Amino acid sequence: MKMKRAIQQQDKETRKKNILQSALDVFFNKGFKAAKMDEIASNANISKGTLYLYFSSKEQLFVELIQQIASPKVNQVEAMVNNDSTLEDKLNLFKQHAKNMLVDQQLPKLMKIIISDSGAFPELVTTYREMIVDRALKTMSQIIKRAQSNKECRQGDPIELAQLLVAPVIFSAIWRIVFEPSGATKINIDSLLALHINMLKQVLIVKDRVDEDAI
Amino acid sequence: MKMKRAIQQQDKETRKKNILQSALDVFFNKGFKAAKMDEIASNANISKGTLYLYFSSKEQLFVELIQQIASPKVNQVEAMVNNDSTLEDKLNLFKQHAKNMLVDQQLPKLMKIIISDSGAFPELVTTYREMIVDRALKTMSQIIKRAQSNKECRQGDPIELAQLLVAPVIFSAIWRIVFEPSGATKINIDSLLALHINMLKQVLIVKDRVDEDAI
DNA sequence: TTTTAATAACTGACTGGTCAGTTATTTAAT
DNA sequence: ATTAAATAACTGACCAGTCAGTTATTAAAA
Repeated sequence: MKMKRAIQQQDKETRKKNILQSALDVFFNKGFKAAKMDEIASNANISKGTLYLYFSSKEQLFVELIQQIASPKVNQVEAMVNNDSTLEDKLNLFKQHAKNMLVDQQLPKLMKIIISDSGAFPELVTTYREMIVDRALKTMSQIIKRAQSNKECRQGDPIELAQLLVAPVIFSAIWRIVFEPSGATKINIDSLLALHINMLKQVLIVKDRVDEDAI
Repeated sequence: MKMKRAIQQQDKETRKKNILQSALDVFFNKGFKAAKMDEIASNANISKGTLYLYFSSKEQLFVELIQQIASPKVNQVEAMVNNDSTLEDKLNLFKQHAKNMLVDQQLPKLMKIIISDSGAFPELVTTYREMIVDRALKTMSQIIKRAQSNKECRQGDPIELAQLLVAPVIFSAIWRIVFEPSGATKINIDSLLALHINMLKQVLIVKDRVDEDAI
């Protein structure tokens, strides 16, 4: 298949996007070592030579891929803390964000790549953790901390509570990405997240007990 | 280094165990494709040729490794349901088992290998899931189901409740295996599991309310 | 407008290194 | 002396990265 040439800067950026999308698929399916540059190129409808006009090496393509996908997610995660609704509202918002993330799959795929190649690219794991994981957990633990100082939330280490909040999302991501493709029964994301968040609300949220005190 | 010959059947089995242990390390660190048979052999203090006296191919070694490690864990998991203590006792037992698993690391390492090479070995994912994951989840959901019919546990889909019970264990496994080696703050397994199980007890376990009814 | 020179995008055959798997040889045990 | 365990040298398939050559596009000359 012949590809039209990318003359304009804009076309070049589109091409780069195509390559990165193709690379995401291939790295996701095969892992870094088993991924072939030929396959990445042909999935993007270009030759291997052209691929090397856009990325200087397999490793550079890999690293850039991680960063390109990760960076837009970062702020999105942190935006959650910057509004002053109740803890309950924030948990609902979290549920919504988590669902979108699981449906869209980009971040779960990235997570799988990171897990797979963590041995070969420890610096990349650090980057990913600092960019995404630590920030998300920190955000959630801040929300909890604030709610605790408002007496809106029960006591307990905010970091651990944040980890417990996030855990079922990670579980779902792995389930969908690893097990569902080879025949596992599908999880119902909505239902699982709803149950999780409801149970969490029940334990975390301190209710005003004015009525009962009045008995 | 020269290795003493394995003449006796018993020595051969010991050698096989050594190879499998070495293979676990290498496959865990590198993934299937990047793992070198030379490295697996030399870590087991034998030559590559000798390795091929025990395993006919890299893939066979890989598959056998998964099964060898997985099978002893299976019964161990299921044993939990076969005693008729209270739900609270069972949750405490679960906590203990989960902790041991996370400290010992074998199953988490296996999990990482499965995740990494799920694309290349879908049948293996199925095997692993049927042998370990489905059985563990089924066991836990049965426990919950029974407790529900005893009115010991609140209502809710037992499978989803089992997934929520297990999720923080998976989270911890990934954290320890992927993030801690590249500088993440260490999680306190005991403390996190204790918090998790306590919160779960609080939501799940239906308490006798005889005292309050008497008001 | 047509022709032609210059440029930049693109290609795929090739190279050099790597590694799974094989085999000829050595070594130890009986 | 015979058997079998172990080795290390070997082979060939594979693939990241290169580069000489091709083609589309633009620019300039006629």
